[in-house]
Amino acid sequence: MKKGKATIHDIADKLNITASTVSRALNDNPRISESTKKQVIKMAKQLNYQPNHIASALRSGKSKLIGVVVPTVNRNFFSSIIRGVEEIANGLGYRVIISQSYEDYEKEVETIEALLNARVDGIFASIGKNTSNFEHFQKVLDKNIPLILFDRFTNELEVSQIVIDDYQAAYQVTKHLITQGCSRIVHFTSAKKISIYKDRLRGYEDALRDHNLPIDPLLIEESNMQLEDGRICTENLLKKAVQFDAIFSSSDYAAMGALQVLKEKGFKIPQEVKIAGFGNEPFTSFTDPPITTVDQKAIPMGRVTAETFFATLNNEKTDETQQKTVLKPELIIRQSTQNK
Amino acid sequence: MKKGKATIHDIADKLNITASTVSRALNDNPRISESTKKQVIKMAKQLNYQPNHIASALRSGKSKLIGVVVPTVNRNFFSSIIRGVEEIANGLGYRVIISQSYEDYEKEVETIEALLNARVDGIFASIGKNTSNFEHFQKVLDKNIPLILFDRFTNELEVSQIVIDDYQAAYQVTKHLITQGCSRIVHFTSAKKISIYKDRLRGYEDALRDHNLPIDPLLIEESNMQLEDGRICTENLLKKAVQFDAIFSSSDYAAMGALQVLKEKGFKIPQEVKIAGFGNEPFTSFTDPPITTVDQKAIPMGRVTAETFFATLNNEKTDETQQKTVLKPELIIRQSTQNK
DNA sequence: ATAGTTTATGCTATCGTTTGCGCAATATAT
DNA sequence: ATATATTGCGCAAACGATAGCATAAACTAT
Repeated sequence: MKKGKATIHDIADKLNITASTVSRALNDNPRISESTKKQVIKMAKQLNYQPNHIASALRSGKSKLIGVVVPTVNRNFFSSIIRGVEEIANGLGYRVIISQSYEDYEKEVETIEALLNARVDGIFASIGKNTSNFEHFQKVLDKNIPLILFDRFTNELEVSQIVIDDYQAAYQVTKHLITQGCSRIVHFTSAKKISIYKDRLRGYEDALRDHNLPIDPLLIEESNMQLEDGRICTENLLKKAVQFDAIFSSSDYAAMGALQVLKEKGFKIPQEVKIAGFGNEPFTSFTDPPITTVDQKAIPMGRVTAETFFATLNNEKTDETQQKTVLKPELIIRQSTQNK
Repeated sequence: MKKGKATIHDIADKLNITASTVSRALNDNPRISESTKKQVIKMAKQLNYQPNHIASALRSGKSKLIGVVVPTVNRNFFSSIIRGVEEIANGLGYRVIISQSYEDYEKEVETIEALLNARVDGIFASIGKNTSNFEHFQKVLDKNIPLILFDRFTNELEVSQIVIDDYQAAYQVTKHLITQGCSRIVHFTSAKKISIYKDRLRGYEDALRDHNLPIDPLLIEESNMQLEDGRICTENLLKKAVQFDAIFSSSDYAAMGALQVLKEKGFKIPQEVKIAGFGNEPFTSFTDPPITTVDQKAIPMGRVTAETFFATLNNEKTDETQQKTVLKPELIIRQSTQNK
């Protein structure tokens, strides 16, 4: 009758039972007989009943909503993480609310606030580059709602984290370059104190050390790691006539910038200079030559993040167990670093 | 006291007023005095009050949630649309729930159902490739919740649509190639009856016709338009010894496949064969040579979709006005089609 | 000064589910 | 046969916010 407005009460009335029974039947409560369940389900269909998650959420205190905070959704790494989260969450009846912080502290705070208002059951976040105050995240924890950090994290919060082994990945890339005969390896890093970049720098340095190669400050370039930054850094190196036979960039974009500049200047890649990036951005396989890089396992990272959440949901006891999951990144060797 | 559990009642009690007044004060209702509003706001802060959107949604019937359905979130075009939607929606206090259909009809149906359960105030969707039955979307309309289609649409539903002018874009690309001296232009299209591909094909054909060039069926290749398909189609052309001096692919990926094969076979691009794609995927600017393509205005498309939604929200009267917005795509000319 | 407005707030029902407690009826144990 | 469990369901109170209607006080108009 009334446009798709059937409630459990309507079902109850038709069947001469109460709403409680209908509710329990619909939730497959063992205290309801099979025959009643059958009838309820049948009548629900007949009346075109649509469960109201909002009402359910209010009463039960569980919204079945998960908030995911990323700097931006239109970057492959983050959208792939979201995909991973969705794969797990949707299967368990949870929906995902996306929020972008745009690397902006204010926005990040607002976004967390909005998610809290929406009464999400959990928040997964990757911290913005400019965030150094974590009160908004602490607030989430104070309200006892699970917070899980992925990729970009901080040790100032007692939460579970899902990251990849940046150190190991950088070590491997550097070692690979050394194996290919390089000894003057440039490293592009970020000025920020973000741990992922620090870890990669350490991996780079340790690999050099372990292979008895000097760590030359002249070979380490700091920037924002965008494509243009990669170009500028490379030009600087050339201008300063720094000798180098490889570039290991902590970002695929900066690696691309380097590749462009070097090709423009007539350098043969990989014969004269080898180039490796980080992130396995989709474009790296389409460049000429394709760029060696590190896959950050975005989809698995999203999956694991969600799985970690659901695991703690069940083990209510151990909700204090903050655990750190370190995923193994994958070195993807392409032509930009291979001797023919 | 009780962990972040303050409600408007708690605020009301402390101030010796009623919850209604608090609710109105918080919503800036003009019937509440400024002094009371001030007190309420102050007390809300003091008690660390957190609005409960769920309760509000139940009572008011407005969840302030928007459901966005895309085939997959980890493709630049779609994630950029989501970004555009978010930009507008968040500013107006709405949150966005993402759902992926994975180009799977069943998933698409499920996803719509879940969004309906979540009581979203509106649904924005791009139809899956394999969807030919639209009952699930019709159900949304029957429940009187606004549905807006973007990019991939159907005329079987009476809804507002946001698309780009695929015909015009294809016409321009083809004309550009002709201007560059090409006369044997290959077109890669999709076998599906999806309108965007049909429109692009029409644009291609009309441009040829308008320039007195023949439409040669041998030059039209149908496939799924992935990179591998582009490779195969190109190899087919070469195998069949079809003469051509340009390829206009309805997909950047297939264009990339063509570029790879042609380069491998020793063709000079753009001197011997010019290549143009469609979509402005990020990688197209990084290939060698960079590929001419069409920007589909993803972010604006997302913004307009959201704006269309909010516009109809306000003009309750005209909620029957289904409107079709056609965005103007942008031809991005790069080296792959330019004579030196 | 009396009636009519306006202003600021209170009362109370309601949105649709869930859930603890209670109770009858049937089943099981002694 | 009596006491105890178990099964199946109803009652009614939430969950937290909103909104229509009512009302008291203060103000304006005649």
